[in-house]
This record gives sequence, C-alpha cells and structure tokens, in this order.
Amino acid sequence: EMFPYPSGRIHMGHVRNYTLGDVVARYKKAAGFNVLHPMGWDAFGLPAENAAFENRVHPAKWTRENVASMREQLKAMGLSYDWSREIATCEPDYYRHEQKMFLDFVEAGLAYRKESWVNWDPVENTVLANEQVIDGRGWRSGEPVQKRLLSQWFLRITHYADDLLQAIETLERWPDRVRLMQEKWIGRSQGARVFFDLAGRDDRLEVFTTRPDTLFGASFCALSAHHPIAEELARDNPALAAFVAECDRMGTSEEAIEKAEKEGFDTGIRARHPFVEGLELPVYVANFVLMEYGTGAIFGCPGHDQRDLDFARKYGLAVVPVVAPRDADPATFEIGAEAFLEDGVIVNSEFLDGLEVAAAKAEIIDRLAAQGDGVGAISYRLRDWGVSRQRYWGCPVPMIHCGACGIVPVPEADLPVTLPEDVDFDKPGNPLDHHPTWKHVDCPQCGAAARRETDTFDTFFESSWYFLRFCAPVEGAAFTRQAVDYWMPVDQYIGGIEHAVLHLLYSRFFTRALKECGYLGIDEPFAGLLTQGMVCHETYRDDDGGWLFPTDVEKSDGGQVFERVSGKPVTLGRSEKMSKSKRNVVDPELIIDTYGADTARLFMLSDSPPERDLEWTDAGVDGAWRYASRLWRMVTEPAGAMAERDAATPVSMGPAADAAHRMIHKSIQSVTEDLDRFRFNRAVARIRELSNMLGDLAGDGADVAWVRRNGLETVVRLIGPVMPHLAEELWSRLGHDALLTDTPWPLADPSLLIEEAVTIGVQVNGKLRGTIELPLGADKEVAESLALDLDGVKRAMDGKPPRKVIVVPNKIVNVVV
RNA sequence: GCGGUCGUGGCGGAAUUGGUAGACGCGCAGCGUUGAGGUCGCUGUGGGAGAAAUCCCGUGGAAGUUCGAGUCUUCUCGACCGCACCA
Repeated sequence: EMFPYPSGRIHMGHVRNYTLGDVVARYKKAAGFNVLHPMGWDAFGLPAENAAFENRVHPAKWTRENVASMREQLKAMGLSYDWSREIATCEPDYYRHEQKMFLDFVEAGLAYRKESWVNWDPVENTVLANEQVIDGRGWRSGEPVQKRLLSQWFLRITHYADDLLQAIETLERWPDRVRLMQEKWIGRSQGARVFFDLAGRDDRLEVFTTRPDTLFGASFCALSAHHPIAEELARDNPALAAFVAECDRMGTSEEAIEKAEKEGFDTGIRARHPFVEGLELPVYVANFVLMEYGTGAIFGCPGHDQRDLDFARKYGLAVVPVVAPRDADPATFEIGAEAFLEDGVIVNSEFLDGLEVAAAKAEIIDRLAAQGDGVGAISYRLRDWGVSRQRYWGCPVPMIHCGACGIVPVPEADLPVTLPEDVDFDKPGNPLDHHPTWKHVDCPQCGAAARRETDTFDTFFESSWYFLRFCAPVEGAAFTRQAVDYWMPVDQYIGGIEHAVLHLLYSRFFTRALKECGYLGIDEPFAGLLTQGMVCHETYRDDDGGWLFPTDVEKSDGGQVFERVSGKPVTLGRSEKMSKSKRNVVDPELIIDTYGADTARLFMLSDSPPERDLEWTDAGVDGAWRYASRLWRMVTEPAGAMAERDAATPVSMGPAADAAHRMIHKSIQSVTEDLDRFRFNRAVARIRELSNMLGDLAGDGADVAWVRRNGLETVVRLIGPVMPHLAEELWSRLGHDALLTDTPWPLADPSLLIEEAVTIGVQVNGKLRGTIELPLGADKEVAESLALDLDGVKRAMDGKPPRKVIVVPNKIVNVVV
C-alpha cells in the first residue's frame, strides 16, 4: 500500500487502503506466497511547516509525534506489517541516499538547472504552492499572487517520454483508466514546427502545431507572455509590459490559465504567411499560450479550434474555413459559433484543396520542408519535473554555489547534508535561507567561501523510490541490489486514484533513471495496481450554513435531522469525500474502540467494490458488527451437535448434508476467485451466504454434525484475512493449536463443484415466461420440447407456431413467434 | 477550459462478461421473544393492477444492432476525480 503522510491521525481513507492491502497480504501468505508487507512514512511536506507556523512546534517534533501516534493506530487495526522495515523519509538515514541519487542524476545529465515560474506572494515575500493560492490570492496575505522566475533544478523525465508512453502497454495489471490518464498526461502529438518570417525583423517566429493542414486558415499568431520576443518588446512598451504583468497575476496551475478569460495584446508585429504572398498575420501576446508547451507560440486558425475562434471573434479577426464536411458545398460552408473540429476535405487552401486531413498534413509538411519554412515534429505535453522547493521541511539539495567555480556538487564523503534543527519560522520565506550559519560553507573545489543551495526537494522525490528501500533498509546503502532483484517489482500496489498520474509516473521515471545510473535492472516499479475509491459521508449544515460533524447530529425516527445539543434543525447534504473542511468525518479510532477493528475492516470491504467510492454509514457498520457477533455465537454456542475436530468424513451423507457439503466447496471456490480478482464485496457476500446456510442447517445426524463443523471451520478460514482477530480466536475455540495465520488457505474439492442439474430460463420473444430444470448438458431437443410444453410459454405463444427456437445449452431457451 | 471515471429498488451494490435483472447487506413492514425498548429469531419487500393465478412497466434519457441488451453502437443529461508547488 502507498505509505501515508503522517498528518497525526489515521482517517477512513487509510483504513480502507490498508484493510485492502492487509487482506491481500494475509490471503497470499495463506496461499503459500512469500509476502513482503511493509509500512513507512512519507514524512516531509508542507503541513509540518504550517503546524510550525501556527502552533510554534518544530516540524521534526510534530512529524515524529504524528508518526508515533499513527503507528499505534495502525497497529490497532491488526495489519500484518513487517515493522522491522519501517522507514521515515525525513530521517537522514533515508534522505542521504536520494542526495546521492541526485548527484548521480546530475552526472548522467538527468538533472539540470533552468528558470521556471513560481507563485509569489508579494507581502509575505515567499513562494506559494498552488494549494496556497485561493482565487488568485495568497492564502494568508489575501494579496494577488504574482508569477516569478526562479532558477531551479529539473529532472529530465521528458528523456523517457516515449518509453514511459510505450511501456504503458506492458502494465497489464493496471486499471485502464490510470493507463489512459498517463497516456493523456504524456500527450504525444504529431505535428509540425512552422517558421514565420516577421515583417521588419531579422528573426523568425517558430510555432508548433498539430494541425499544419489548417495553415491556410491562419488569421493570427500568439505568443506566451514570456516568449523571448514578447519580453524584448515589453521592455520598450509600457502597455505591453502592463499586459504581461496582468498575465503574471494568474496562478501557475493549468486550470487557472485555461479557465481565465482569453485576452490578447497586439504587438504590431506582422508574420508573413509562408505560402500566401502578401498575407501578413497580426502577432498577439496572449494569456492562454503556455511557454512550457511546444515553442511558446502558436498560429491561430479560428475555423478549426474553438479557443482560436473565440479569440478571433473577440478581436475581429478573419474566420476562414479550410476543412469542410465531406458532404458540404465548399462554396457556401461557413463557420458559425462553433469551430469545425472533425475530419473532412480541405478547401480554400490552394494546393491542398480536395485532400483529406491526414494527406494534407503530410503534403504541407513536405512543402514547408522543401522551402525551409518548417519541419515535421513531435511534441509532448509532458514537461520536465521541477524538483526545487523553497521550503525547510524537505531533503536538502546537495549543491554548493561558489563565486569562482559555479555550482559544485557536495562531495559524496560529506553526505548527508542534514537539515539544521535551530530554525526560525517567524520570518516569512525559506527558513534555510535566513538561517545564520547553515548555508555558509567553503567551496569543496577551491576552498573559497561559498553558499549552500537552500532549496529542498519536492516530496514526490522521496516517494519515488521508497518501495526499493523496503526491500532492504540496510545501513550504508539505499538498498541492496540482491534484495531489489528478488522482490521488485511490487507485485501489488494499492492506493488512491488521486495518485493516478503524478506519483505513479514519477516513480516509473525514477526507476528508469536509477537503472540508467546502475542501481537496479528493472524499468517498471509496479506490476499490479489497484486504485481504491474514496470514503464518503453525508454532510450536515446548520442554519448559518456552517458544517457540522456527524457526532453533533442526531436523526429522529421520522428521518428528521437536528443538532444533538441545541435541537435545531439541520440541513442534510449529499454524500461527499470525507474532509476536515466539511466536517463529514468519522474517526477510525472511535469505531475501533466501539466495535473493534474487525468490524471496521469488514465494513470497508462489504458494500462497495474497492475501486468505487464507499459511503460510510452507521447502519452499515452496525450490519458488519451484527455479522461478527452472529459468527461468534454460531461457533461458540453450537445449537446442535457438532462433530469432533478430527472426525473422519462420513461414509454416507444424506441429501441435506450432501448439498451443504457441496455449497461449502463452492464457497471456497468462489471466495478464492473473488479474492484473486479483488472483488472483496462479493467474497464477503459469499461468506455470508455460507453462514446463512449453516445457520439454517437442521438435523443432528453424524453427517450433518460433520458438515456443520466443516462449514464453520471453512467460514472462519475464509473470513480470516478480513477479520483476523475474531477468526484467530474462533479457530482456537474450534480446538486448533496452530495459529490460523499459519494455516494454509482451504482448497475446493473439484468433484464437489460439478453441478448435476441446471435451471434455465425460457423466453418467448425475449421475455421470460418460465423456467425448466434440466440435467447438465441435456440435448437441445429435450430442452426445446420441455420449454414448449410450459403453460406460461403456451399462453404467451397464443396458439401461434414457433418461427424459430433458440437453445443455448445450460443457459436459455428463446421461442420466437 | 482540458483529461478521466461513473449512473441498476428507499440505500450500498450483484448479475457466470450478450442469456432467468436486483445475489449479499442496509432500511422498512408484520409476527415471535421481552414488563417496555434494544438485541435475537422467523416471514415479506423493484413499481403498478389483481383476492389469487397472472399480466404490464422497469438498469439516468432517446435511438440503434440482436432471437435476446444493465452489458455493444450513436446521441444526450447528470454526478464525481485529476490538472504538474497538497500528498
């Protein structure tokens, strides 16, 4: 399972995640596998610094205390972890290894430095995370944020863009939706670079486009606000500089940029169309053009791109259709309020006219190349991974800035570069930067006074390789090659869908980068992936719209909801992801104290399939608790005779015992299949069915007594991975000395799984009109004649002769009249 | 805005992957146990009509493919998740 951020207390999302993992681990162990089931702490991060700021507690102290209390909470859940492998990423023993990895990445050309944009709070003089930007303003200052350029470290994930994309195909045990999301995230697009001559200038404007076929429909070009040409012009043009500043007030998230009202500024520059003599396109600076994608410049074809169309309408630019639907008249086809995005036939485009879109792309790329105005190109949406953070609570970047030697790596012998303990969180900005002594060091090359890098790594850095250290958390190395070769890749990884792209993609990249640096021999870290859904709960608000905790709320029999203390009415809201801000949370510790861990675990698996969202309800927990109690009574208070533990299989069994015996083995079979396929809710349903059958099993003959014991033992063994405490106790009460944990998984007897008879449905014109009982594999003729003889079938046929009778053996008969 | 996922009873969900829709659980109703309530046990429970047999309707909506569609196709509506400095 994905290791948690030590926020202080476990939440229901953890309970779900770790229950799922523990069931898999316990089941696989019982099934005879060598299981490594570790746990650790993703211990660096922003919340520790917020706590330091708000509660005047040191991030290290806060984090370590959180780890200690969360460890106790996890232990109370009965999770089968190997705690001897526990790691916390904030300890120098852990992060020293990633400092070495980083130095190796620099050596291999996989890490480099470049300028990039950050959110800047002008009042606090600090860099803000996207999370700290609310509606374009700093979360504490309330001031509009600005974009600022900082020189930062990047990891060259784009070097592996194609490999990361191609290899998605090999991840057979990953959910399709995650594979699709990663594919879209990498975003390989085939297109062209087009070079426009600029009137009155010597340089050319280079744009990337996925639609070179629409070049004849171009009516403008647009630059990113920080395109070199835009910056150059802004120096002498206050109005443009003001527009650029306006663009900088937007956040850095893609969402903020895409949702903003599209704005442009006409630079006055004109770009010459490469094929149309005399056609000059206005060049704008526009707020929706990303400097990080393609070349930071585009040409706009309003007819065939909605954003370009909106822009053209706003600024009164020409809209010329150059692709028309195949059945449209090219002379009259016009673009209205919506751009035409589909494939069709090229029109209004000189030598391209009449071609299909794909052919036109190939043709125009050839022509562009021939006259030196462009070239076919591939572009990726994926950008290099910026890993520098201007924060304290992270792994220090092991670099030194020397006035004479430039940027110098910290020598390996001097690792780890550890965080100073005595830091001050009262001043805004990065505490490492204003620490009095920490950053002042001598240059390892020339010995002159130099300055430490005060940035720390993105915390995704730690989570990109922790699974490797779990294989061998040894001293003196990140891991041992032997252990990694034995255990890796992770056979089954389980975590939230919110990590579908970033963490999982970074880890895939990191594994490749480590391979390139000789650390290991695999490409893919996670062979199997299960992404669990969220835990949700209904929401409550009082008269003033304030959120209420479920514990503050009471429900009357009539379904009215009111505040427990004041009795005031409460508005019931829909079920949403449990979150502190909406207060719709249930504390796992309270549930474990009240009902026990096994009940919480059972409920987590019972109702919803793991990948779907799960709604937490009190009634559902009660139901799980009732089942646990019932199972307890069934085993400890046997109503009828129960055979001795080692009683031999009865020589002959009556029909009731025989049917029960068969059902026991069918249950073993289906529960095993369900666990193999992570259909835990079905597995639980099957176990409950088996319990229900045993509860109804009447008689006290030796055969029934034997089957009853056999059945109860089977239920206990099947439920063991889900409710380990209860099952272990019941196993002992059933007279076993060995632990259930050490007992192999039950095997179904194939001879008991064979059905002798089947009930199949009989339809008339596709509607069910009756059922017939047939021996397994009965002849079609037999099925047909029995079906036609049914009263309901005769009635529905209304005296008409059958036109056709479809018999699918062992499944269905359908009479067509 | 872009990308992704999901819509089945009062509720969570199941459906052998195109073959008897609603397994299992929750809730609700009735009965039994109890002084009462809870627990526990039994019975019933998709909607409509009917005393019943039975019939009609039914998987967000509309159309299509098929002997047969919850499942496949097209369109459409709605809900949710991610968007690179939260983890």
